[in-house]
Amino acid sequence: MDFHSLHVKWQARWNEAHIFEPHVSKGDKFYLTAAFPYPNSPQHIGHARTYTTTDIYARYMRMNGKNVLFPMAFHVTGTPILAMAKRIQAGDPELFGIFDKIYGIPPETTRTLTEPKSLVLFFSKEIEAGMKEMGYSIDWRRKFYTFDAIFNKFIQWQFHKLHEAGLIAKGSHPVPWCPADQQPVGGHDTQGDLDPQLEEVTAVLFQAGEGFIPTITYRPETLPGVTNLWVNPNAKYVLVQMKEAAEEEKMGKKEANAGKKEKKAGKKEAPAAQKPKRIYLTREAFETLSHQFEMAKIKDVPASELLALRASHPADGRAIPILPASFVDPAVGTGLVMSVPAHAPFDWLALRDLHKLDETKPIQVLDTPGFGPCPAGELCQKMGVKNQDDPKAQEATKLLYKTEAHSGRMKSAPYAGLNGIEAKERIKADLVRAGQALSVHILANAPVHCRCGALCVVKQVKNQWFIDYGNEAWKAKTREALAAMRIRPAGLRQDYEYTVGWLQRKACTRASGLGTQFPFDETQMIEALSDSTIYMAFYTIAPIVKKMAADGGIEKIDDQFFDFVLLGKEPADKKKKTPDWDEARREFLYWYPLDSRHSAHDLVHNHLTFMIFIHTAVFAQAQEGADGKKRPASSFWPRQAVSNGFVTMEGKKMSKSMGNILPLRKAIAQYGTDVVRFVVTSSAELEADSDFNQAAAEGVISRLNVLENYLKKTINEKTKAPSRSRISRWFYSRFHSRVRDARAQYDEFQLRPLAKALLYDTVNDLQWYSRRSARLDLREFFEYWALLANPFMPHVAEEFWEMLGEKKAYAAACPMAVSAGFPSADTKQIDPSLEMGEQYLQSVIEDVRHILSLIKNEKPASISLIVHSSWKKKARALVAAHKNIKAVMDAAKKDPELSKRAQAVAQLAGKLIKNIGSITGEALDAQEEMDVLTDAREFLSSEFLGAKIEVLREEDAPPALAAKASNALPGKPSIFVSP
RNA sequence: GCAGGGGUAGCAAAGCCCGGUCAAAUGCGCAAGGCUUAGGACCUUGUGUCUUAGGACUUCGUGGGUUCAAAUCCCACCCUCUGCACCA
Repeated sequence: MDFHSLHVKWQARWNEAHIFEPHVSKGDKFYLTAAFPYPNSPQHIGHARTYTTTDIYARYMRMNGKNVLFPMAFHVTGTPILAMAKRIQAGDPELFGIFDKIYGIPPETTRTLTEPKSLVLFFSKEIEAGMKEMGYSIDWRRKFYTFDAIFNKFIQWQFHKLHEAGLIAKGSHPVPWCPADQQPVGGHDTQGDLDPQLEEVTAVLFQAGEGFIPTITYRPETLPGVTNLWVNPNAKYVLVQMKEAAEEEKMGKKEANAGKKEKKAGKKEAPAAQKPKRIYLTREAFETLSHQFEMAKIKDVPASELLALRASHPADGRAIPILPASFVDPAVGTGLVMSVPAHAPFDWLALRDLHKLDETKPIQVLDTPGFGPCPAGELCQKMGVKNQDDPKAQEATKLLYKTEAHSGRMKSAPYAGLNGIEAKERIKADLVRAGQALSVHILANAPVHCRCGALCVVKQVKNQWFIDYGNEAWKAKTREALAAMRIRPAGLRQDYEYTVGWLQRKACTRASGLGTQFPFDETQMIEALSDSTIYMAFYTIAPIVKKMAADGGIEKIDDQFFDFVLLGKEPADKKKKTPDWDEARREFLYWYPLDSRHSAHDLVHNHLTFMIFIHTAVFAQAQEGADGKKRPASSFWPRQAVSNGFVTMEGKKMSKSMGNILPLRKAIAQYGTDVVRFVVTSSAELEADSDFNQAAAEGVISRLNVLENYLKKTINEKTKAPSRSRISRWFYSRFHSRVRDARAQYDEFQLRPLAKALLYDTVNDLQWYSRRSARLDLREFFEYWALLANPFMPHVAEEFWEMLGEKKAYAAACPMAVSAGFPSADTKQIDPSLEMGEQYLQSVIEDVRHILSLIKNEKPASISLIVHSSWKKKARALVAAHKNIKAVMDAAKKDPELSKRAQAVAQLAGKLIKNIGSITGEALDAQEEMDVLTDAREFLSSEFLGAKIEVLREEDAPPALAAKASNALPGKPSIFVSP
């Protein structure tokens, strides 16, 4: 079978039959979507996992008789595509290299993609072609791009709804920022694709000279222990005037939260006590922080001038000296540092280096078991840290911080008794409230450089718009929706719950990017995670809207249209309605709610949770509509969210820098569609990362070849299969258990165990079967198997299905597997005793082998297998029930057959009880064991190179073997080998 | 720091919820044999240690505990991965 061309043949037939283009009908619908792709590069096998998982589910549901809709579109919103186009325009050699080497896109083609639109078109075509080659059962009639004018209308409608609900807010917001490009930076904008990490820290204000000295610290709880401040004697300082922070603004008519407790967002707002101040900074810090605070330079201040000042402690006003220290980096924080020698190794070391430890006595703040009054000093001495430039100082700092955070106790009021972590939060809050500290944002992983080369800073963006996910009433609704949803993998539910609780305001606009203009501020674009929350609703009406726009112009599609179609609100002017409106409403009502939403698990914490949020908000306004039918808002909420892990390549994470990205279409060309589908989805549990490797792919191919060979033999068989042998019945018993389990496995996305059963275990069984029997009876197996594997490997399944010709064993004539029903197991064929018998036979073979290897005899003349006397099974049952020798003997007395050989029973029971763990299950009785062994005599003989096989009962054993025979146990015949 | 996941034989990975049938599925790798002109593919067997009769012993991150019995339950500790937002 040619795995490389199979998909062409079958995809043509499916398309001819329009199988994946469903229509509104009376039947049960099933509507599922997967997160649409972002076309800024071709897709690789990693992308294929989510889509294949979705497609398997779609095909499975189709086989269950559902009218299945699986649409697809392209997400082009945001800045990465712009950034990519810009890099191409600039001729970025790294990018050209990646496209050329990894994806095989020649530079002359790349060079043409300088326009965002042409870039989007190029890659979306590529991605669409890949999805088609993968055989995804997608209804392509519904395709759109998120920059399409009709989609923009839809998203603007969505924001009008959120606004009406009072869920849009405006304010200021810190973002990672490139001062050169004058725009926010994300991971795709930085050198080395470094994701800038925002972190909030506290800057404590010490009054000194003409203003305040702000010192940034991770440990505000050590404030009482401050003995001095540090200034870098070689840095250049300035005095600046800070201005009032801009006020926050709240949008919307309804205050869902009104009257309740104070806003959580409080930490972002400037506290009343924080009056405009003058502060000292290094020049570098002034430069950096001016993006975050409005301030103006008053004058330069030499370090020497600062060193001559004394500061006053914010808590008790005591005078604090200002000393020089080399470890203070002028570019980090404010360029000024507070010194807590008792708890900060750097501070203690710097004081020691200055020989000032005597006059500047460390002040203990936290009491920690194992440490005395000056933990930092004690630790430095213990670790032998030489001075403030010794790398070990960093190590000591980390260690001490960790220890004191948990087991340190604050010594003095009002924080006495708290540990480091608790005290830190309290003191920080108290200081900020009292205006004695500033809340400052820094980049935790600084330095981060923009692609343009500039050093990134934190900018406080004004006029930023938010979706207010912090709204408690909304959260409650969302929790309700979440509780009603099926979440797979189930363990992720608490992640969703955590996310719902943790989400606050989410910036929903940006100054640049593709997508939809923000309706309340034309200078802003809606960002990518905010325009992809409810688009599943748009798919249902996309073809109609497209047609309407083509016929009557885009203006016809307005808020009233969406209000009617999605919410059932009649327009004020009834004449506005056209038949298209009603058709759209019908489509929407038929397909919604969304039955299943699929993505990779990185979207759980944002997109998938947003989806639930926005659904509850927008459909809260759902109305009855003209037909008068009641439709509660909850009937539009999504029913299920499924997320899967990523794909690694040969055990390693795929990355551009490692060059180990396998483009999807290349993988298809190399291994064939169904092989890729299979490996990508089934080499790990849903929640884990799966691995794509050549060995696995080739393993799948070779097993498919094995199956195909058996299939060819099967269809060439002229004569009818005789009545089924024991081993045939064993094979079908095993197989039908697998068929029986398959349904639940598909339902639960247990694709790995399912795949293992379907291909690996089944092929192993097949091989055992063919070893045990010259004549195979496989027609029924293949008819089932083709349908069972159909969701996974639809092209191979079709090919097998076709090869089988007229179906006999299972299915009513169905021209293609794609529209066949999902098979049900013939449970009558499942017989545990057959499987036990075969297991018994296998263990006998194993034992004989073991013996032969021990006695170093490969070719014995004869092997006697002696089956236990039937009373032994009775005794075994008693042991299993009582697990105690005395109780067993008591029970044995009541049984005439056992009581007359009490001694033998006691001996046997003693033996069995030693291995009590191994006798919990059922066992074959003596006759069944005889049957199995007798049936397999010929087979056993051939396994042991022609040895004569003798099967006996214990009581029939000749005197010479009597001693040996008495060792026979249920499940374990006595074995005697004659050389 | 907060939240979540994980540590099982050479590697990957199941088992853990519901303790015994667990020296622990399965795949890869490795070794031997078969087939073959040869290689590949395929098939068989083996792959913790010891063992000339199917046995014994030691193993599932570390240390304790519960139990007749622990990879599985409880406690503590160590290590590790992921996410923490305006980024798709």
